[in-house]
Amino acid sequence: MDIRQKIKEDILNNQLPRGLPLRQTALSNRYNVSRIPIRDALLSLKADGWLSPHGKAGVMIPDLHWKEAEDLYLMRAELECLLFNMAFDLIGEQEVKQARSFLLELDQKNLPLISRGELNWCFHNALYKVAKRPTLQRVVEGLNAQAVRYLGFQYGPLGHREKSQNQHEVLLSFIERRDKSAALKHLRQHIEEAGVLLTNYLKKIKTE
Amino acid sequence: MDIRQKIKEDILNNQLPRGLPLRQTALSNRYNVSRIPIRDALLSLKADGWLSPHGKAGVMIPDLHWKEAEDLYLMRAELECLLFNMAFDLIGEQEVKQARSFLLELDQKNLPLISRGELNWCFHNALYKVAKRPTLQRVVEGLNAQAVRYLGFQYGPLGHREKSQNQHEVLLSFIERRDKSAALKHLRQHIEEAGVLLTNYLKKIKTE
DNA sequence: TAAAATAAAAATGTATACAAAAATAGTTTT
DNA sequence: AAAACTATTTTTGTATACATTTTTATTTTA
Repeated sequence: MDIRQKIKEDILNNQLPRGLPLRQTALSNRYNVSRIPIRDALLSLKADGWLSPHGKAGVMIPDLHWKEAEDLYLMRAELECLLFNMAFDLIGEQEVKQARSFLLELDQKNLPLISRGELNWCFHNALYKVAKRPTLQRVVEGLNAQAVRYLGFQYGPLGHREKSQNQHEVLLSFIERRDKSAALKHLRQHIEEAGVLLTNYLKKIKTE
Repeated sequence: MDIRQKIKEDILNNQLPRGLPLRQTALSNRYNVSRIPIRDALLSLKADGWLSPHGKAGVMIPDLHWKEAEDLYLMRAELECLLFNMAFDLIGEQEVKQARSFLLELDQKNLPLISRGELNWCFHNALYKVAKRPTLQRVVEGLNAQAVRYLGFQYGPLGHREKSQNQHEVLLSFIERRDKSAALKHLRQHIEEAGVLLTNYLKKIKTE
C-alpha cells in the first residue's frame, strides 16, 4: 500500500502526534522508505487539507474544528445536489444495484474508518458518475475525502451509522420510483443532517 | 520565482505541447533545475487540475473543455455566494478600499493573464476573507485558480474585461449601501454570466 | 497482414549525498 | 531578567545515482 494512505490511516487512528511538526526523517524510518516519497506524501496531504503548515517549512496534523466540518458539509450539500441533479435521469438499474452492493459492505461491523469513508464515497459516486462531469465529480470527491477526517465522531460518539444507512436506502427507493424532487430533497437533508450533528457535537466538546 | 508558477505561465502562453506527455528531463533542462522540483511541481499541478494523467505515469496538459468551464463556474456561483453571505455583515470600509485597489490594478492594459487571474481573486477574496472560513475559502480559491486556465478566452475573443470590471464596481456600490440581497444576487449573476458566455463560446468553437 | 510476444529504450520512482534554510541553544548586551 | 544577536544543530530542499516501471521497437506467430 502506498505511503500516503498509510499516513492517513495513522492520522485517523491517532498514531501520529497532533499539532507537532511531522519530521520527514522520523516518518522515513517509521515507514522504511527514503525521504523522497515521504516528502511527496506530505506535500500531497497538505494540498488535500489533511496536513497544515507548521512554521515556515514543516507540516502538522491540524485540529478538527467545527468550522471546517460545517464548511465541508455545506459545500457537500450544494455541490452533491448539483451533481446528483445532473445525474438523476441517467441513473439506471445497473447503478442502483452497484450502489446497493456498497451499502451491503457498509453494513459490516469492525470496518476500519478509512474503508467506511471510501465505501460511503463509492455509494454516492455510483449514482453521480453517470452524469459524466469529471470536474465537478473531482471536487466533490475531494470534499468527501476531507470529511473522512471527521468520521471518527460520526461512527463513534454520534452513532450516526444506522441512520445514515437508512437514509441511503430511502434515497435508492426514491430513485427507483423515479421521484427526482423527493430524491434531491432527501439527499440534501441526508448531507445537511450529518453536517449539523457533527458541527454541533464539535462545538459542544470544545466548550466542555 | 518557483517552478510551479513558471510552468503555469508556460501552459497559459502555449509554450508547452498540449496532449503530449510532459517529460521531467525535458522540463528540468528547460528550467535549469533537477528533476525533483520538477516532479514536485507536476504532482502538485496534477492535483490542482492543471495537468492530467497521460498513460500510467506521465502527465499532460489537458484540453480546455466547455464541460469543465461550466462546472467550475457553477461551483463558483454556489460556493462564492455561500461565502459572501457569511462575509457580508463583516465587510467594512477597509475591505472595500482594498478591493477597489485591486480593481484599479486590473484596469491596466497588457497585464499577463496569470496576473489578471491573481488580481481577480484578490478582489473577490478581499471581500470573502473577513468571513474567516478557511476551508470554504481554500476550496473557492482552488476553483478560481482552475478557472485561470480559461482566462485567455475571456480576455481575448470574448472581450469580457470591461463588463466584468463594471460588475465589480456595481458590487462594491451595493456593499457600500449595505444592500445584502442585491449584492448577493449581483455576485451570482456576475459569476453565472461569465460562466455562460465562456461555456457557450467553447461549445461553439468545438463544432466549427 | 495483424496480433501477440519479446527485447530494447526511455521514462518515472526511490535512495543517498549534499546545499540551503530554519529552528534551537547559547551568549552577549541592555 | 528580558531581548537581541550569534553559533550550532537540525531539518528541509535539491542534485545526482540507481532501481523499477512503462513505453516503444522489433521479432515471432497465427
